Amino acid sequence: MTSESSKINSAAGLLGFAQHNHSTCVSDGLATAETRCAAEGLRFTPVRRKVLELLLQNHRALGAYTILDRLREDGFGSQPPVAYRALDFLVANGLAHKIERLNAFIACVHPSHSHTPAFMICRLCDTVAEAQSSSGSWALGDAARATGFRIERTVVEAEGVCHACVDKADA
Amino acid sequence: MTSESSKINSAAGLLGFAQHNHSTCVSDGLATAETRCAAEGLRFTPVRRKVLELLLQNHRALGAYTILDRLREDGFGSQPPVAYRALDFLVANGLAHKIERLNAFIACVHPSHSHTPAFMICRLCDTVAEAQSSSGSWALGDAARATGFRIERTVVEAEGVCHACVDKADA
DNA sequence: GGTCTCCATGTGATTATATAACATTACATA
DNA sequence: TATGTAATGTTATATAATCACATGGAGACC
Repeated sequence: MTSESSKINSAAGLLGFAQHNHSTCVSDGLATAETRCAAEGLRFTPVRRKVLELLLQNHRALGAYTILDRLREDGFGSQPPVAYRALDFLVANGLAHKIERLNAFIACVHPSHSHTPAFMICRLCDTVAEAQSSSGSWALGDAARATGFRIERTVVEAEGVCHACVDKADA
Repeated sequence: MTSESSKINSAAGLLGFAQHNHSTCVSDGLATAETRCAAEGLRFTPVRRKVLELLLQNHRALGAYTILDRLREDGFGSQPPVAYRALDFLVANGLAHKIERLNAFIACVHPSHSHTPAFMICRLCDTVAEAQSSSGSWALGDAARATGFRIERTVVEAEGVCHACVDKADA
């Protein structure tokens, strides 16, 4: 599946749904993470690196237990906390995001700057694309201001059908 | 806990975080649902009614197993599918919403018209307030348009601290 | 009224997701 | 090298959700 999905991605040239050359996504992502962690005194350990690598390999969300299976194959610990702790680290430091709708995880596509992420999830090909979402721009910002609610974190996820799958959807 | 939380709500007079008289929330909600179901030929059965009643009793999200416990006490079936089927019905027909961040459910506060819901979740008092969110108004709408993504459903949830809990948060 | 069909409910078993608790190891540094 | 702290490993368990199949009940139709 890994080789198949990377083939799809490199053939289609999509970052999420946007055109891009996927061949450097993994190496670039790992390099950026390495730099960030070094700069901030975070320990980018082998498990954490491996998990981020798995997430970067395709623009889909992976469940914790899928990740755990891959870790086991690579000789890491095989119990749930191994995967969850690495994922917690990546999410806490903005290197990955949790897709609440799917109870699954995805690598962040621009981990360099802090941001309020938003996602589009294609229910047919399972691709997840990350978009920038200026928090406060949408209706919830108004409601929050009106009621004095202090927003600390937002979950913005759209589920639907991506451009490439529209034909399938209507067939 | 039911009596305690309803006390809190009626004392504070908050709909979610907005001022309101909570005393009629349950009866009004049930009446509206009854009308809607009759009009659309849906069967508003005892289990479904009971689950909606439980959700209406406070402006918090309830987990499926919490609901299941209450159903058991009331002599309904006590296996997970009993709760999940009723919840599926309510969600499918716009009478309740799932809060993805919490894996929990809440009654819809304006089930009469179709809408794109958005929520504010207070991490201290667990109150969940529903706001209207004009879909397409925020950044994701632009990104979707730009990439040809067809949005079918959205998840918009903000987590933070409500006005009433700000003092606690900073203490 | 009979009976057929569809939908809803009940139940047991299983799968999927996530965390608690505690022992052990690796790392930094005093 | 001693010591504190963070990371990892492992067992067990909690929480969330679904599958599969049997039973029951309301309406449609004759």
